[in-house]
Amino acid sequence: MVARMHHSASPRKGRTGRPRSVETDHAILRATRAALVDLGWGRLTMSDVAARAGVAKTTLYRRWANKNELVVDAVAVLFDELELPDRGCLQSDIEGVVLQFGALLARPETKTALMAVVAESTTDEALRERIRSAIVDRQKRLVVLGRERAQQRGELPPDDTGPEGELAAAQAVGLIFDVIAGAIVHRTLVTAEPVDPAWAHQFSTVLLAGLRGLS
Amino acid sequence: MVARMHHSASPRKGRTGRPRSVETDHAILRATRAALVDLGWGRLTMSDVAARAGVAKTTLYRRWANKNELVVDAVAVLFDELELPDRGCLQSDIEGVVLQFGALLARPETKTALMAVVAESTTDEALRERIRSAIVDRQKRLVVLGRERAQQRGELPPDDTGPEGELAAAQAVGLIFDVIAGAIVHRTLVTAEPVDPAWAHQFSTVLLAGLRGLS
Amino acid sequence: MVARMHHSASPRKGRTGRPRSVETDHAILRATRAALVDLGWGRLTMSDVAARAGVAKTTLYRRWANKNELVVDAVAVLFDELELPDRGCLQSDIEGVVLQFGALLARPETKTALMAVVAESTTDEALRERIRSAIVDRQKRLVVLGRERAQQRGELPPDDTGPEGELAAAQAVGLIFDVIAGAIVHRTLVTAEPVDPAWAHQFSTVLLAGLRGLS
Amino acid sequence: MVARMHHSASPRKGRTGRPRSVETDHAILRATRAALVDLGWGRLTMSDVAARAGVAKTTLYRRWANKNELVVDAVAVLFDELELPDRGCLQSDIEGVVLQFGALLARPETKTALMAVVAESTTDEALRERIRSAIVDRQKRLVVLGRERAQQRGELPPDDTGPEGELAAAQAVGLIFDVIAGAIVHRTLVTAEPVDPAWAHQFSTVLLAGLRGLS
DNA sequence: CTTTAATCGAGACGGTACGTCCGGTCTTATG
DNA sequence: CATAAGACCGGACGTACCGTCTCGATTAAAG
Repeated sequence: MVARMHHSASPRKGRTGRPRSVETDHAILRATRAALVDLGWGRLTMSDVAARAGVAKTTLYRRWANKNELVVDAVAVLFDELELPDRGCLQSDIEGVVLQFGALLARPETKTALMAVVAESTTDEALRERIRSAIVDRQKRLVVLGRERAQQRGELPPDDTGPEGELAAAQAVGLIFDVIAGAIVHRTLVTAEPVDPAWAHQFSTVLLAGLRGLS
Repeated sequence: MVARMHHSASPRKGRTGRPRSVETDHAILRATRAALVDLGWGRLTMSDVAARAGVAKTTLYRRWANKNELVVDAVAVLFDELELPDRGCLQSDIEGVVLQFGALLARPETKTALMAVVAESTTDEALRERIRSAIVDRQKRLVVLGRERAQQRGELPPDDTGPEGELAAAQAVGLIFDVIAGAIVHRTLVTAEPVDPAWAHQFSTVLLAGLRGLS
Repeated sequence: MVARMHHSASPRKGRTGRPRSVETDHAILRATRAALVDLGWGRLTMSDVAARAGVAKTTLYRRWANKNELVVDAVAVLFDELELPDRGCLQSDIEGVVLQFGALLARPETKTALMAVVAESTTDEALRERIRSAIVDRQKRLVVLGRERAQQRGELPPDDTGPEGELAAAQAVGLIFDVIAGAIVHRTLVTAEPVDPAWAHQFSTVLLAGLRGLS
Repeated sequence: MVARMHHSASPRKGRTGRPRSVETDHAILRATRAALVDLGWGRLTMSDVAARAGVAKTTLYRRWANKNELVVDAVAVLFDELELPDRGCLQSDIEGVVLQFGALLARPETKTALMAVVAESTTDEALRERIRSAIVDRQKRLVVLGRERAQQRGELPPDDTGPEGELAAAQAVGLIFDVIAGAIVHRTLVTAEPVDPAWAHQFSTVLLAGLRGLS
């Protein structure tokens, strides 16, 4: 008899009892991000989040199974702000999104939380799945979109048609995403140096040359 | 009353009392890795490590300031196993080291620990420094070495001479390292798919094309 | 906005809206006793009682202010079963009622609940009053009745007439009640040995000798 | 693997590690009584006791399995203060000890706690045993002593010799203890009226007459 | 037959204590 | 001195229960 956890897509027709407050959800997520900024992942506590949100600890646990899942959701919405600017050419587009992503990772609430939940996810399959669906897969759209736009401009050759062409395209998207996201994360969190315009330019130059070499 | 912490290089002449057992160090680090394998970072406890090593908790804290630093050291030695094979051409060399790095990150003790300590390091300057010195900087040698070897073979142009040339070279090493390490980490931990020969080949193809585009 | 609480004797004319179900009251009290048997006072929960009674928690709290008051009422009705048998002589009458009382306190629902609510009553005046009116005072009738019957039989001297005589009689009733009820409760709950015929006989012998010494 | 709980009689020779502080034991028991006075059983919390004692909650749980056992021990020592005064005749002796017992039960720390733990003991065999050994059995000495003294004075007949005589004496002690303790507890906690000299006199008169009727 | 004002089941909610766990320090006795 | 053992403080964890609240759905009696 597993408790129903969070976010049933349907508006739960036929359900009885007092409905969950939707605003409470947002208040909790907001409070979580604020706590991340102030305290960082390591010192963030559920009690503190509850207090900031003006909510009982029970309410947190009724909606999220644990700290990790809460933090993933709290951070995930920030990633949805990313978008692919149309700056006229592929290199500029890449530089733009790299800078955005770098700026996002530089924010204390993402910096401290992202790697922590990824680390936990190595021993928690449910968490890994939540990260993938809430963050990773949602951002691959940027790569797909950039690729399409460049193909329309003629900067990249069109996809091969047919099933093996689609497979190759999907693999390419995965690889490129790993390279872009990985490099930015590594620079920000491990090397601990900023993703500034100069770096973004250098990186996108390398990447673009690499992409041309793919085909 | 600051405790003298760990690893004075000199055999500290003139000190009296019972000396620390060197074998104990290795036993603790071994126990730490074993605990990481069994429990993962999140569930690993100092008491458990102490018990596995047949040692008192006191002994741990006399040698490492806290859990994070212990784990960094326990994992760091694994990275020293990496080496750059000479397979005759740059692309093969890259593929070789990518596969090694991928295999290393696939091991449970690194997978679970690395991102965790990186996450902690965002709010712990001392820890960040220890990660850099114990892991990151030590592995940049691979990039430097591979670059030199490729230059000798004529696969890459020689560095510009003069101070601004050296600076550019250092920057390039940093960038390349972020790209390689970042991509592998991201594929392993976030995308959660294996770094196999096919991926290594595709990745090194892109990277090599990118490198040629750098100059 | 004080809620109207429970058991207005009058059928409250002039009120509209759906009336409370009377059967629900009994179902709840029955469920409470069942829960006491199964769980004991300490582990009994309001949710559990509600579930057993097939009723919402709200319904409980609409009728009783809190757990303590509910339990007092649930247990109180059991005490009304006590009666003074006419066995022909005072000593036999006492033995009879002692055995009845002993049997009642041996039942798990009273055993576990009675002392608990008494304990709570030390810091809850309303609860103490409810216990007194629902249980204690109602059972003093047994002492009064037995006394009268014995006086009619000539086993005890008649009360002194006049105000000071009545006072003395009331005091005597109080004392005797404390002795009887106290001894049985203590034997059952503290000494934890049964109130069997042998003990009842010995006790009533002592008590009767004591009573004769009173006058 | 049950943890060793509290008060091994032996001074535990051959044990290693930091020994438990004995003073801490007393500080905790003192704090518990203070909390009982201020808050009563129902509102007393382990955290509060720990804070009052200047001790971590862990330390409490290392020594007592739960709140109930702690409170029993905290209250038990108070009962050891009771003693049988030698006032020259049995009735006076009884009155003296009744008043003492009444005064003890009137204290907030005993009043609120005693019945609560007795109530819990109905569903907790270990607790019942602890109450018996820590409180009940220790106070039976008063009955035994008073009886002996009265026999020496010739106020009561000597015990029958022989095994059945001893059994009868033991039973009598049990009965008398139930009557005395029960009556005082009932008057104090249920009837909620004071055990004053007048009541003590009346009660002891009845009791004494009853005792004479026993033989 | 509608209106009205309550009751009812379900369950979310704020609050608070529970008993457990762990990090890191301190105190013993023994090398 | 180092060491093993384990007590200790502090504080977060996730659970449980109390008593309140908010829903939508009933249900009797009054109009």
